[in-house]
Amino acid sequence: MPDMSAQLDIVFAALADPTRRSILSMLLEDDMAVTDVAEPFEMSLAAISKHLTILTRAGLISQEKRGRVKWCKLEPDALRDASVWMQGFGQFEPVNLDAFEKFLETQLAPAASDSD
Amino acid sequence: MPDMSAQLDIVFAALADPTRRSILSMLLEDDMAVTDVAEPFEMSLAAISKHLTILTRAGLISQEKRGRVKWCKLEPDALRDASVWMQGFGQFEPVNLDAFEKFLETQLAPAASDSD
DNA sequence: TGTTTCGTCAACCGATTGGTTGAATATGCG
DNA sequence: CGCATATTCAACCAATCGGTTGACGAAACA
Repeated sequence: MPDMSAQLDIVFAALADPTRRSILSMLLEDDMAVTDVAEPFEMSLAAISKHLTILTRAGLISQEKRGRVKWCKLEPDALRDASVWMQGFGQFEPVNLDAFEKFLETQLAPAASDSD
Repeated sequence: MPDMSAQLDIVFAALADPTRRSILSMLLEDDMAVTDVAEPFEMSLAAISKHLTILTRAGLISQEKRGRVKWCKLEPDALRDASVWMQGFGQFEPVNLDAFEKFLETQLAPAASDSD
């Protein structure tokens, strides 16, 4: 996966819209046809279709056409990448400071045998 | 918090830009003045100032003015909220540390080649 | 004091976004 | 076949985005 940054652009931009996040939530429960995805929203089917295209390009969902119905399926892999990226910032700093303090303690402590 | 959705809008939109993510990476290491944040980028100080405003409104950083210098500090809490939201899609297991570590290696190791 | 440094503001620009509508393209059905 | 259903396409729109430049205020310093 060479250009992670461009992928993160697309994934985060896809997530930065409440309609699209709502669609992802719906797809958590089950795969859905485009028309059924659109049903709860007060906007045109074409608008939902565009949202689904954006989610697909982000890799967050996949779409498979069976007959005249296009089924939408959640694809959590892209989400995992972004989540991992965010965990880096969510945990790095506090963990780091904490670990650093402990490190200093163990370094300065007399006869500190390492445990884990 | 019922209007967490609006906050997620702002946080994800803030993250959906490589310049802003790069700024967050820089602030991982230490707090920085606005001018120093801007220095590696090939764009105007005003542009960076706007990016910092967006990051601040997202709660991802905070800014404190001391003298005529405005210091920028990473605030990982907002990121953690968004990360928690994403784990709501955790049909998959929560972010495993293997992936996290591997990510940090690939992301932070070649930081020296982060020329611009 | 006058000047330099730090950072924002205001106005502007082109590109993108999120939505609309109406027409078009498939596919399934009686 | 003819018609309804499912979905996208194309054109358009207002609003927002990411950037620029120049002017500006506030703090430090000679």
